[in-house]
Amino acid sequence: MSEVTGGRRRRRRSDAERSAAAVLDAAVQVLGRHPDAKVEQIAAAAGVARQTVYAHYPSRPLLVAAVLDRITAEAVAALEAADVDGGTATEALLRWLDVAWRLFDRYALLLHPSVTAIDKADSDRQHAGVIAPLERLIRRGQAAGEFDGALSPAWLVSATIALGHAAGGEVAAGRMTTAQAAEALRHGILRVYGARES
Amino acid sequence: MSEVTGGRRRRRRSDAERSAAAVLDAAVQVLGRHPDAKVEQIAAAAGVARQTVYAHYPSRPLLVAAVLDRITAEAVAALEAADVDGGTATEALLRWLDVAWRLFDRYALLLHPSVTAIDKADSDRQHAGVIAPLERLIRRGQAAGEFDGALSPAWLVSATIALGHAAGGEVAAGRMTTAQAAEALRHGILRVYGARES
DNA sequence: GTTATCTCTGACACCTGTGTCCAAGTTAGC
DNA sequence: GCTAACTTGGACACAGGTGTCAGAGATAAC
Repeated sequence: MSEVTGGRRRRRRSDAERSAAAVLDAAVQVLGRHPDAKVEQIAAAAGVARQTVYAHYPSRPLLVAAVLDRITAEAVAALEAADVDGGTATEALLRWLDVAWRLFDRYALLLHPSVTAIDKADSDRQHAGVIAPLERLIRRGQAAGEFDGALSPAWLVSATIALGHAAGGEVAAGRMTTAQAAEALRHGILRVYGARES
Repeated sequence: MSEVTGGRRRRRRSDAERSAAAVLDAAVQVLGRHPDAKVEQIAAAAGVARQTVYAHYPSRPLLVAAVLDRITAEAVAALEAADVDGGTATEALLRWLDVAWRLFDRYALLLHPSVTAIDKADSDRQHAGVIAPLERLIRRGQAAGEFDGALSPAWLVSATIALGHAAGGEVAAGRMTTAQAAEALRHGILRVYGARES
């Protein structure tokens, strides 16, 4: 967006830009936490009429795609900042967990079945940015003898996400505090990986 | 069902009985695997018109409740047969896993969010029959020093279900065979519990 | 201050799924 | 073979959500 105005005089007004941004921001928040939210609710959160949403995003699926784009970019940036490829694999794993925990907490959408495979391209991009670093990390740890090398990296990735899910569920259900859940998660994952207790 | 005909002559015809049973059987199968299945599909699976479903079950939620009743009863029976309270806690855990794995595989409905808390009573019954034995088992193993006593039983239950979910997902995604997944699941759970490798 | 752009209100068509009603046909029970 | 019970097809009302359209008013851009 914000193209170089190439055609004839098509004035893209500033309030249109703001509206579109407000809608996207609201959609990121609302859909992030409630993946099944209706267009109406997103519009309300954006302080805008429902039709205005459609003025900027042709359909709900396309809006979801835009949201996913945004979130994925944020996730990739956050994970890159965590320097997953530096230090001990175990330390890196704990950093990855810390970042990913926060991300999945904020954006339940990332794990939502309705989104897991909208589009092959989206799915791949998401995988490349979020999952691949973890898998790389796992292989590194296995090669270094830090993690059990007999376990398939793909399985460990799944197990990691599943345990994260469970930990999040405990918090949501009020059975654990965020801190307790995070600790239990770290602990459990290290064990599954066959890493020595830290 | 099959009451003693107490009132005046209200002939409950045998084909009505058969229809109701066919609907329930079909619903168990279809809803078990596809919790979001529509009434239309259930009727089709039962070889019956949609209206006939409503003739025996007033509404979809009530049908789901009946299905859940049936499934829960089956689950409880299967878990009782596994003798979770006998032998080593570790051995008993493996038996529980084996049975529960098959159950959750057949009846995805049991884990479906839309069903997790229809009714307090249903939820409690399900919990009492399926979850409680596992929690009892966990406490026993912790008391015996077989499992890590520092972990909260509720968390271990959640983690167990989550890993089971993940293992099922790997099978569904074609990344693992059922046997591989079951093995990985056993392995991972024992580690999370802090049990010695068997 | 003119003008094209944008937003809003309100209405509408459309779709899917649920649940109901009825009239006609079938079938079990006696 | 009568009769009440049951099933069925067709039609319908209803609810919730999506997407579209048109017109009236606001407002940014020039």
